[in-house]
Amino acid sequence: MKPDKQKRLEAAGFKIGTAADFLKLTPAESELVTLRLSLAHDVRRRRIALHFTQADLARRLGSSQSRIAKLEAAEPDVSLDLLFRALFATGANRREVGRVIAAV
Amino acid sequence: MKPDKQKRLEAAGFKIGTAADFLKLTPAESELVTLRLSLAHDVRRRRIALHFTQADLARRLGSSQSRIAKLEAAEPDVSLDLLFRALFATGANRREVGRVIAAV
DNA sequence: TTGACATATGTCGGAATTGACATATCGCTT
DNA sequence: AAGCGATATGTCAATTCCGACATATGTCAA
Repeated sequence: MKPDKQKRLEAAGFKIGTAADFLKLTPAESELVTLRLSLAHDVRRRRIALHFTQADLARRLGSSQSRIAKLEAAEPDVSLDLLFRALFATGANRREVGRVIAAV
Repeated sequence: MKPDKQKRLEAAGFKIGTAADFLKLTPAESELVTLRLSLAHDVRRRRIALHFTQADLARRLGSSQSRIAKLEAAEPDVSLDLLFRALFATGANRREVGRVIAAV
């Protein structure tokens, strides 16, 4: 959210926080949620950079289009295992993945 | 393996390669294997640095001692999800985890 | 608008992963 | 050697995650 919008909302009495704040997550849970979101976002970014459709990536992974859609949406029934396999299937290496994860 | 030992073995006709070479893994599979080994090793390293037993970490994770043993041994029925949850349960943050993964 | 292609959503049976438990083995102190 | 805390190994029923499929929705060009 843009800072000015946040200020306007707070002036109107809204408290702005992260999803983790709202859900009262422990730090460990919060890190995990952020991790999943970062990975999911990066899969989509890399897939599009390759001009792949979700079906293309699914074929390369031995998976299905619907699962890639859920993966990129970071739906809760998608495991980190599948997220990492998807990233590596787009040609990412550990160095690149590590950078995505470490990024604040 | 130390370089000198490798040279001696190669002089004796042995070809030295990684497990990935031997098993004919694709690059993506190879990255995933290395990733799992790195994470597993780091969980143990961090647990010991905290003077935690496997049972201590299990309790903190809501898991069991036997599963932590398997996790640290990187047994194949341990998911990346559990590995990351274990790392975060030792107090690791994304920056530290990213560094472990990116390390070559 | 219609058609074609991409993505999203919902469901399901089967496969993978889980915590729990029992028990074995190790390392160390006495 | 015997006892003890820590770790390893094997098993199992329950839960979670999977690919597959059907189908809805979105996008854009003809």
